[in-house]
Amino acid sequence: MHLSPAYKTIFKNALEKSSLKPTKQREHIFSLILNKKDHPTADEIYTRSRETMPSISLATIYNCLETLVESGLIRQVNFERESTRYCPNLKPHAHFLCKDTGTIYDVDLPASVFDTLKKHLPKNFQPEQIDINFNGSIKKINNNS
Amino acid sequence: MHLSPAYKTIFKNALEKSSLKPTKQREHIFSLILNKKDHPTADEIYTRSRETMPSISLATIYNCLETLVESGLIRQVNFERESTRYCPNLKPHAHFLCKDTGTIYDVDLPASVFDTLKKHLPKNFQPEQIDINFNGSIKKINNNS
DNA sequence: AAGTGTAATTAGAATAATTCTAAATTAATT
DNA sequence: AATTAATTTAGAATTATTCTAATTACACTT
Ligand SMILES: [Mn+2]
Ligand SMILES: [Mn+2]
Ligand SMILES: [Zn+2]
Ligand SMILES: [Zn+2]
Repeated sequence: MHLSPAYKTIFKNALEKSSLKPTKQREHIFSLILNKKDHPTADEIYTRSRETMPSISLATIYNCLETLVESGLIRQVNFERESTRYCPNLKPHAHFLCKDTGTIYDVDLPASVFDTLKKHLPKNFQPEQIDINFNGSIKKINNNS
Repeated sequence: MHLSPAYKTIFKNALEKSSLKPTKQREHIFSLILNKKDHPTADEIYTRSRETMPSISLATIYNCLETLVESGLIRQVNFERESTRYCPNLKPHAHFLCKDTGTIYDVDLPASVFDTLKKHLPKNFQPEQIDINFNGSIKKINNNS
């Protein structure tokens, strides 16, 4: 579980831009999220982290996740009041929660969709973030010819 | 604090469609949310409710809000991990949270925007709900001539 | 190398929104 | 009136997250 040289540079630069240190724990958590591209909760990340870094604490998980979000390396995803989930996909995209399985899917969206949305805001509203969350079910595809 | 005859009918019909009873408490909470068109939390609704119905309990607030949401009379609004807020506006719209004041604004959107969003989903994804949340600041309009 | 200062990590306690439980109340039905 | 089912209620329980205070790690100076 470790970062490619390319991501290591991205990681260090993002943190140093905010004068934060690229610590072992921060890198460990970042690499875990990057390498398994789902949308884990803090607690899932805690469990996965301890497999290879048994001494890490839950408080550190929360601290590091906050740091990674603030540095722009990962995104938070919230559905209703469920635990916050974390997402390494930095391209513009929406999220779809399947209410049958609980799985969250990335839905890629062209930048134009976000631009259109912004056009509907009053001129003095200045959005910093736009979250688009779908909620529904996924129909099984019929595979019989 | 009470419902117009038109809304009283809507209220009764929506509940009876799910074989739920149009109780005093449910009507009280619904009218509070309808008459002050902001986005109150359960706790704010609790405080407002007790002004005219001092014996209502917080558990009832939560129970009634859940019932009203399930009946389609109000919507839930969630930003990050903040307390859930409730919205009486049933037209298609998005929400904008001003991070300076904490105020949530309704942003009306034409149905076409939601249709466009749906077009970007894989064909077997069947959305039941779409939440669009903006997060940012609101620039003061310069009123000097 | 030892000492200093600051940031990060850690364990565990605290918080707070929400949900749960079980009893009491209400309202409809026989 | 008695029976039943739904709703309300008070208070306890839950749980994700935040907070606190102590420890550790590490860069920089002496
Ligand atoms: Mn994402
Ligand atoms: Mn709304
Ligand atoms: Zn994602
Ligand atoms: Zn609204």
